[in-house]
Amino acid sequence: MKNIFDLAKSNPIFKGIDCSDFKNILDSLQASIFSYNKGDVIMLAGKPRRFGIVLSGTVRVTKEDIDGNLVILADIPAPGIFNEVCVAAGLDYCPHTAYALENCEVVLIDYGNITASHTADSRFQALLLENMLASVANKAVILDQRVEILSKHTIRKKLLCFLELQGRGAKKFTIPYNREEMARYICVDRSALSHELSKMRDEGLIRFQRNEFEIM
Amino acid sequence: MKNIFDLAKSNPIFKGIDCSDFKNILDSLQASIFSYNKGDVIMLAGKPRRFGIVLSGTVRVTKEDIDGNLVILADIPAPGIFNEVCVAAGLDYCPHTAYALENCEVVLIDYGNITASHTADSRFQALLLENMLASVANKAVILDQRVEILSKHTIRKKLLCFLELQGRGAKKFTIPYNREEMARYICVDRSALSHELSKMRDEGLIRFQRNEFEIM
DNA sequence: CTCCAAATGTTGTTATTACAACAGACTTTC
DNA sequence: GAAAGTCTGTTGTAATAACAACATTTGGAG
Repeated sequence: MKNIFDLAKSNPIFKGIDCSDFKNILDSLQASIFSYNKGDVIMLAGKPRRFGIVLSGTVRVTKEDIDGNLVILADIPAPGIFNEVCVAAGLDYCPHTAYALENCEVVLIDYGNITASHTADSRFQALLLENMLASVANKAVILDQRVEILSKHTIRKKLLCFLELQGRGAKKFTIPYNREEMARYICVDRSALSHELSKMRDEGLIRFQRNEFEIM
Repeated sequence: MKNIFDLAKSNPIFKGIDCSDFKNILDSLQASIFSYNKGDVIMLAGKPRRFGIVLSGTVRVTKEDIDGNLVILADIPAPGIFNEVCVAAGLDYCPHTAYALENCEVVLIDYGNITASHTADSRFQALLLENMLASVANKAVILDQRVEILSKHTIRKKLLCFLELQGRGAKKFTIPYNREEMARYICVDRSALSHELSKMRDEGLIRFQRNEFEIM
């Protein structure tokens, strides 16, 4: 088992921060490390105050959508962070719930403690904020790409857009989703997606075998 | 005509910063104020280095989508900022173009100059980062809401979700879009949207008159 | 190897949407 | 206040997707 410091060091939120400073930082942020068993609730819907840093295991974030369905928003394996968008946006209410998908260790940090008005150790304040900013900005970019996909009116156009983005310029690439997950990501019916993929193959637009795709 | 300092003060990126410090900050960030005439290009697609602060006028951000269509991403009137997501995410390439929709004054700041590794005046560094973080996080929240709308499979569900979010809990509210813009936002055909709205009214789900809506 | 379960592909039917074309209402301008 | 232009609503048709039900393939486990 790796120790806490090694686990934390690999987290993007601590990028650029020295291992030896880690303990000071946690102290100055009044942050503690929590252990959760599979299924334990880590955060409930409400006014967001803290964000979480996943040291080990996986955290699942869900929410109830407008129709009352429980939607899985994300699975955050270590090293990852969650709830940082909601606290940074200063939302009054965040409908998300986070719980341990498997046993995990998590650092919870009060956002107020890394904020400019906070007077504690400021040596790392800017660094932490910068890392958080990078993380949030990346999420915004991903969301923006998804909006671009979803804005297309046909499954074919959604697929072409999705595959372009997945391939990142390359003509051959492997995607990290099965058909079911892919369909949910681009918000279309799974069988309709399979059907469209087949048609596109027949028309010579793409080739594929399971998760390996090639754009012609 | 308001002076530059008043214009800047109202910008969310400078929230919490005193008027009297503004000049120091601009110096320390090596930032200058640029004036553009209507139609002038402010930023081209490429590796993003700088983000913009709109002091007066309006900046339009566009991009070419995957099919080659020119898409209007946003109109940013003063006091607003643009390109901050791309620089903060550290993208290698950003396909956005920004130009002056009307005559405008803009501060352009090199993101590297407010970054933790930058050694200049750090009194305001954390404050600027925090404000940027709030701005980017807000954009992420907006994008997330749009994904939720677009993930629905029928126009009716898209509309109900859109109206819920627009109303923010209130039963009666006014929306800032006409039908055309509304249709583009939720990515459906305008006439189909009008049609669906009428059906929903006939079924007693909603009432509306132009931009004033009421959820029953 | 055989059986099983999961993933993927196929087909047909029904529901929904895009698109086009037009009608009516509302605004603006002269 | 008439005319022009814009915005919104209506209708019909063709295209597309959802859904359901089933077939086939794949990858393991015994």
